[in-house]
Amino acid sequence: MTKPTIRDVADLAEVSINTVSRALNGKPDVHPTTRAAVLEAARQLNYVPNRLARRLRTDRTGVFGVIVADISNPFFAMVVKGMGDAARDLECSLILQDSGEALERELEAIHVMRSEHVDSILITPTRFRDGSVDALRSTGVPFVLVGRTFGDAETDHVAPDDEQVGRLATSHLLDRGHRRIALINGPENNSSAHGRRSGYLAALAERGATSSPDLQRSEALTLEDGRRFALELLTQTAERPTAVFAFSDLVALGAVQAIREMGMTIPDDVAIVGCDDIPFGACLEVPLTSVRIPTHAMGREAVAIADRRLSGDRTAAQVKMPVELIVRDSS
Amino acid sequence: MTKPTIRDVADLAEVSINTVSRALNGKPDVHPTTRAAVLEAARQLNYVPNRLARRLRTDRTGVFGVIVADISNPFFAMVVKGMGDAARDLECSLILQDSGEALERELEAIHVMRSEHVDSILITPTRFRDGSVDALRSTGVPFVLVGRTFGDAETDHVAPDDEQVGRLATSHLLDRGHRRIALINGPENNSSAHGRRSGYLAALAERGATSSPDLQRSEALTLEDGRRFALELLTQTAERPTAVFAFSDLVALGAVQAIREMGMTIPDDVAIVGCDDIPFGACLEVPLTSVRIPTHAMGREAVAIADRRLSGDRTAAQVKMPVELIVRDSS
DNA sequence: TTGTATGCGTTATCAA
DNA sequence: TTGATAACGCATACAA
Repeated sequence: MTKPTIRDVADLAEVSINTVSRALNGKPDVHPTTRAAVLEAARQLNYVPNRLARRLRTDRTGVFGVIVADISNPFFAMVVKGMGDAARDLECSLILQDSGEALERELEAIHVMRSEHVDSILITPTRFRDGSVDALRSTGVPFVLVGRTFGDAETDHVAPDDEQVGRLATSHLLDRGHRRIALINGPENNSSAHGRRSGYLAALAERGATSSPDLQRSEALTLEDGRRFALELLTQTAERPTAVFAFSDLVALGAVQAIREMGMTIPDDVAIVGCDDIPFGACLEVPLTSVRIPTHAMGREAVAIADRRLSGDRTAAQVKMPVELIVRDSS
Repeated sequence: MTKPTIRDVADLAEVSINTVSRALNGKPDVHPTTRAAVLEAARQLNYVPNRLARRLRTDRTGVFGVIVADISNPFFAMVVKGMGDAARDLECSLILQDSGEALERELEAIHVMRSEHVDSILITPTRFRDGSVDALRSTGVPFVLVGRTFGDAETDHVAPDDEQVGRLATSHLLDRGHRRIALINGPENNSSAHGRRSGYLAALAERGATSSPDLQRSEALTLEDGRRFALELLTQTAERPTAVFAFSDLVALGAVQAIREMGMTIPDDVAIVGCDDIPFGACLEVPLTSVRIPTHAMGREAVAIADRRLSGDRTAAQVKMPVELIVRDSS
């Protein structure tokens, strides 16, 4: 019971394989009667075209290579979900690789994608600079950065409007009367961290407020990082911050733990704003104010950019996804 | 600057393509000198073998087709992460499809996997019975159920020890002195829900306690479901439950919200035990007691089962993953 | 409108 | 130990 090929269909329909191919792919110049006969034969045999063979012949493989920093992070998982939905609309497949935020694995993954002859690579690069740029370029495969950028004007990317993320969170805290607003930021080697700090500083400056190194931390990624930095910030002998803007909701959750451990209350003693708006943030005893990023739409957009590029569009696509402040009780 | 093929390597090394293939694939009967020359030529050209072409020739494609109910659910995301890690060890790729818990999309995904000629399908089926069984069987592609089973003795699967999940949670609550223990269970058409109810009932029976329809709800999947059912259970005029065992931590979070809304405290008024042990459960104001399921290992095991089957093992593999009660403050 | 023949880049068979 | 050559299943240029 070996799988039927195009030849089996041709034999049954008593036409050539060429005709079968043309009929099944909806090409013109096929007599309606013939087409019907082919379709019927294909149905009878339960024929499913072999995508592998098709790929070897055509230039487009119909596969997007997705390299994600950590699929167990709900943020990236939702991005991948968006990609999957968009890919399905295009009748394309997704090959997934998880780099675990490790450059070495990211490079391996790029190598695999090249070997897979994917049409395009969609990647959340682990490094801002000195990372996988060269490796990506040298593959010759078009690629789209997702959620993160390289900070240049050439590379296709789709990312949150990170400057606006920083502005929204900071302005909101200023509106609430806070003046000493701490920033627990992400890694320096992360474009989102850059953008958000810019927005944070800009918002402060516009309102005549200031920051200082005492009020800033970076390299925070995990819940534990958030907890540790928050403890540092809140036990400072100098003027303590009255509000914290965290790089992600995960980091914010760590800060919440720290605040609780110190016996302080939210938002009265310390207000807090996170980022990403993960569903769990709303379940906290003090529901978390957060900046929502349209992750699913961002995934879709990444595929759309890749598809446009594959359709011959030569202009660089750099898309900023709009973000939205969701005010809850923590601020 | 077209991509170099095996022929380019052969030309440069001044050998035949056959020799290149044998040298690169580590086959025997290749002179060390020749092999070195081939390797050097491949390196110089930055040659990367075309997996598509290889697939057309060989019986194994080196691709696992993963069909997951919802990648944005951290539970499944971690399973996929485990699969990815195991696949990488085997130098295999993963094609990912998200069924969104919809049978129709699951069937489409199966069709695609067949067209992709994946070596094996790893699937978290949306239905226990009357689902995609027939479609899966008729593909002729070996498959492994992950996290869920069909309840038969033939189909390969790896799933949590759900009976034990129910037992652990329920025994623990009995130990804490509870007698009226409610169950907010998952969908009837879900094997985990079946197993967990069995364990729940068995544990109660062994200790001379009982349940009743008033104490049980099913079909809960989301946080909102958990909240709704918990409100129902806790506003019952008859004897109110003093403890709740929830199908997942997500459902448990909803129950926590409901309990809070009713002005009750955890665990004094109502104790609660969830399942899955998602990281966020530990961040709640009252950290959540939960039954931990080794999701990452389960993903790895799924790939291992598939790989064994592909290596010719003919015996059905039905693996129960061990589970573990993590006691925190909510019980 | 349809059929024949070629090639995509590999692996594998067989002969040298 | 190596080389020539035939598949794998499909799409397509070209011939009919």
